[in-house]
Amino acid sequence: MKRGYHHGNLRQALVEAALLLIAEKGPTGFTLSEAAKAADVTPAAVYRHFAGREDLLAEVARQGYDIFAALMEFAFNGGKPTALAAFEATGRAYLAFARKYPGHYMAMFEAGLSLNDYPDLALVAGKARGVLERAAESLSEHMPPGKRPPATMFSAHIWAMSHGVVELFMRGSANGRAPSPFPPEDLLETGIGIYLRGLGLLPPDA
Amino acid sequence: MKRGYHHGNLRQALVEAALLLIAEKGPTGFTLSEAAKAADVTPAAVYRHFAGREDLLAEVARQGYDIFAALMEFAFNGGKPTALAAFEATGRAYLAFARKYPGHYMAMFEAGLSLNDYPDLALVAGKARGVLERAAESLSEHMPPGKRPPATMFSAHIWAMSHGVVELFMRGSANGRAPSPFPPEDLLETGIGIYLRGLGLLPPDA
DNA sequence: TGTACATCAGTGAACGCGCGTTCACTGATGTAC
DNA sequence: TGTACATCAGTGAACGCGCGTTCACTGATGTAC
Repeated sequence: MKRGYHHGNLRQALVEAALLLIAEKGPTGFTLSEAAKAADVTPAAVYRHFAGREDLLAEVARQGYDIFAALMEFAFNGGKPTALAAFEATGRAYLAFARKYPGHYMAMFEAGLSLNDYPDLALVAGKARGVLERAAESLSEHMPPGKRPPATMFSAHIWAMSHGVVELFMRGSANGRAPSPFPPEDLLETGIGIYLRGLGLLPPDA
Repeated sequence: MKRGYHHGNLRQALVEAALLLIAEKGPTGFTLSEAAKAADVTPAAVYRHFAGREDLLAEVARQGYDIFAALMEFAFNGGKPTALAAFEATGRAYLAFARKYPGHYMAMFEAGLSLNDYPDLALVAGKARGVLERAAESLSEHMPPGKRPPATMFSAHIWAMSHGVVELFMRGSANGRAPSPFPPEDLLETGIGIYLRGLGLLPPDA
């Protein structure tokens, strides 16, 4: 692959190089210099496009939240065909995202980026969270009004379980960890199923 | 604090220095040199007690698993007074451990240590997991035998949710993240409650 | 179409830094007699 | 109790390395006339 003095689209090339590196060694293992080398460019060239190492990392996370929000939105599909089916599809999409976009996922949730320092990141992260909460909200309308938990709590539970499954049972087997006794996808599906039954959204013994 | 040429208990002093550093900057931010300095000792001195940086990190994790297993065991209390109460106490103990021993927790679950490289670590990690599974097992005996999920799956669900709550909602507010809308302790308690209701272990509308 | 010039993306060398690790050493401690 | 000696925990200097970042520069591109 030949290129002249000018790269053409260095900015995005750097983001993609960073993605591979992050997926491979985690967000803290990723270095600006390696990303530059992977994009076939001097480390100094990076500074034409980003304020520095962390700023590049933040851009990766930002793009991740965009994809994430779009994917969740698509999976939820406005609550069709049923609120329940849509909700379960959203859960599956969460895991699919973590599996398919590990670099993005790690930059988003494991890099420890301060949302205060990156307002646009905070914005798009909030948007992604909003998608999850709207899905929870729409499902919670099917519960008896008296005893439904707040939708934000509901969605926090599901999010926590999803994230836990990713970190402990999906990421785990990739490293030298003990492999999960169950496929992460099954684990999350059954877990969400039991949880929804606890909310009266599924028949007690289906 | 005065000391002579010999430290006395450098090994454990290094572990404790590492704990503070890990809690502060995460497992990857921790450096052998800083730990040595915090213990008031030359970096080279560390090599009298550990094979290197990662070996020190592994010892931190090892001690963490010991404390963790003991704490869980204590909280479960052999399933007294009831299997249910004991199980819920175990859940609370999980979060209490993460809060009280953040350095240990991070070394155990966020350092990405390969269990293949540290057999004794794998051993004690397995022991800790065993405690969780026994707690799940004993509670699952109260379910109708036909439709109870395997105890390992059951415990994986609870573990995932607990870990997710720690990572997303406890750790989060410490950093520049959006603070949790609910206290992590409440979040986990309600989450586990709903889950257990889904298993028929709690009355449908209590 | 051709030329002068502005723009700006990338270069390459240099910086200071802290890292993990090694090595020959030295000083304190403990044991043998 | 006193002395010679072995043990070994910690020192201090040195290493090579890769990091993020800066700076004056240069070469390619695009625009004005």
